Amino acid sequence: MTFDLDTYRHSTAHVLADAVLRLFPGTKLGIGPAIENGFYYDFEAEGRFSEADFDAIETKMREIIAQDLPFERSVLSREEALALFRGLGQDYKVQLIRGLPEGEEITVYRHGDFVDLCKGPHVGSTGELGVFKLTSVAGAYWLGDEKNPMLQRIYGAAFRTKEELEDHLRLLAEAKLRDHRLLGRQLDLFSIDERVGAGLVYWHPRGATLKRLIEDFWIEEHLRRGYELVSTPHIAKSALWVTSGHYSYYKDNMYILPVGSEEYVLKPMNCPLHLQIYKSRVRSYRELPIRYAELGTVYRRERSGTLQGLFRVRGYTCDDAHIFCRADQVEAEVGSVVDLAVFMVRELGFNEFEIELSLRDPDKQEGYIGAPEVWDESESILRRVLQAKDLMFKEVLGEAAFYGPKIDFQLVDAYGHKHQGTTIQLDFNLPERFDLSYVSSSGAAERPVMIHRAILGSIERFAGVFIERWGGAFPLWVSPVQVAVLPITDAQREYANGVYERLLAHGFRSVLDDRAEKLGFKIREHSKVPYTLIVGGKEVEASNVSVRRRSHGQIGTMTLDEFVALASEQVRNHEVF
RNA sequence: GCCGGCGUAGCUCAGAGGUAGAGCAGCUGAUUCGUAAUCAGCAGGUCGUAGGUUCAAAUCCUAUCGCCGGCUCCA
Repeated sequence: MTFDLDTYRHSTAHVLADAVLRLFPGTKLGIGPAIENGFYYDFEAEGRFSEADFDAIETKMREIIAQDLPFERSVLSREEALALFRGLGQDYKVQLIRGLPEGEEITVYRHGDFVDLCKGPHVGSTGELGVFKLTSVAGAYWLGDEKNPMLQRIYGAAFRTKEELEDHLRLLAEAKLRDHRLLGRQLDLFSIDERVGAGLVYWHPRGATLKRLIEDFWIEEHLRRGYELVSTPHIAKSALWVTSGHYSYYKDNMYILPVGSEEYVLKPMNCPLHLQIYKSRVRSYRELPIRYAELGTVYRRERSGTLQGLFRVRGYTCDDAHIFCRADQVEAEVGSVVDLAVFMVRELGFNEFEIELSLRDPDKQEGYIGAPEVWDESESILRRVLQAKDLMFKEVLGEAAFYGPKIDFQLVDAYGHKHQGTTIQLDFNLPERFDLSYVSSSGAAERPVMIHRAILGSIERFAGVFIERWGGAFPLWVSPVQVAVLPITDAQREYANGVYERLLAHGFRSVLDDRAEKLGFKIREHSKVPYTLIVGGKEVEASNVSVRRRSHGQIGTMTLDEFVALASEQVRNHEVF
């Protein structure tokens, strides 16, 4: 069925291209595929398209649809195809044809006067189309390469029915309300201010609490699984980065600090510093695996156009660990990292995530460090681990780092965009560069295997996805504010304050809202807080509290001790509601 | 970094050559209220920044910084 919908979307893209050509003759066509929720088409035109043109383009598209023009497929020889598109002045299509492998069948699809190089398939005729809406224009490099010219891409949404299209548009509008940038301000979690530096996050008390809670959970789980916490400086002399190799290929992204006649670097990653600890003395095979973990803050000078809320920043906390082990330990180590990742990510509310196994590009062996046999073995170890755990995963060729293959987990934000969380990378490069060794049972020096891994990726990025996942209504155990105490009138202030102080003493993150506002108003203001305890005359009289649970409303009155017992149990169990 | 759009009060936005406006938030006062918005008043802006055009610029031009959507890159 998705095949049909993709066909429908792709055909709509053809109609878009036709409409643009009719309105703006001389426009050159790039490519126009179906994508999730719709389609796009890339153009090179004299003028600039803007959303102001959408009305005219959509109207033209509807005309073409009303004409009910049949889609006709024909097979052309390479020469015929080249002649056809050269004649039409469609240079990009000519380029595409040249790039097609010899012997591949070349097909074009026509409807009316419009013709496009296309594998197809398409719907029968334009009359079958109609439920679509142009959504945005954006620049996009020809063939996705930034060395190529930038084309103008028009995006559209298309669905089988009007209702589905409207649902989609409504979902997008609702996603805006879950946007972590908006919630970050509304809930007073964090801020980013250009005046003190774009991409640098200021965590406000509640956001810092959220971050700390995630980090506490992280530390607890790591200690439980045999990791050791280390702590390393934020800066190190350039020499370290020359050794690691980052200085030559990553320099543009590093903050470099001249200090007197020397040069320091603000660390863009933690690995070389962890290596430094490993190298501080001779290591025995008996010590391995060594697992150094650190919530290390790193700084990277990201290109300006790439910054995005908490998702892409210039300073962030990497929930890093480096595992040094023997070759025969790799499989077990990777296995435990995957277990840890699955556990933590699920516990934090992500039951759905996509796993990618990134392998080398078999056609470009020379771009990679390490012997092909080692790569083969490593890639199959990673694959085996995922298979053994019955996890669904996708293999992507050419996505491996030059220094080793990796496993990545993708989390999804409010808009359906994917963000990398967990990454587990084998590294054949740094152990060589730093000449790492351990003494084997026979007394010989052996090279250890190094595994880089981050479970949440970056605490900042993860917090962003996390905020959107919960829409700001966090589970009790990670909620920056767990309980709000609301006296109904000033007469209950003292009692309410007592309740508040006892909650704090029990370790509950609480607030007391004793403003002279109406109860309904205060309830509304604390609507994202898991529990609100309401105290009026009746509660003071009975020495209890009226408990309101988020999204459940009033759940009854009870003594504070009973509430504390109830909520403590839920915190312990990481209960979600 | 590239393409397009946008920067006006803390926030959301109006104002489109003639000298700055609303709602919410804030502050003050009144209200003392029973489960998702009480009322009134006050205060708040070198219109992102720097140049330029003009008698006059938030408004036009240039540059720059930032934000938003994409592309590329990426934790």
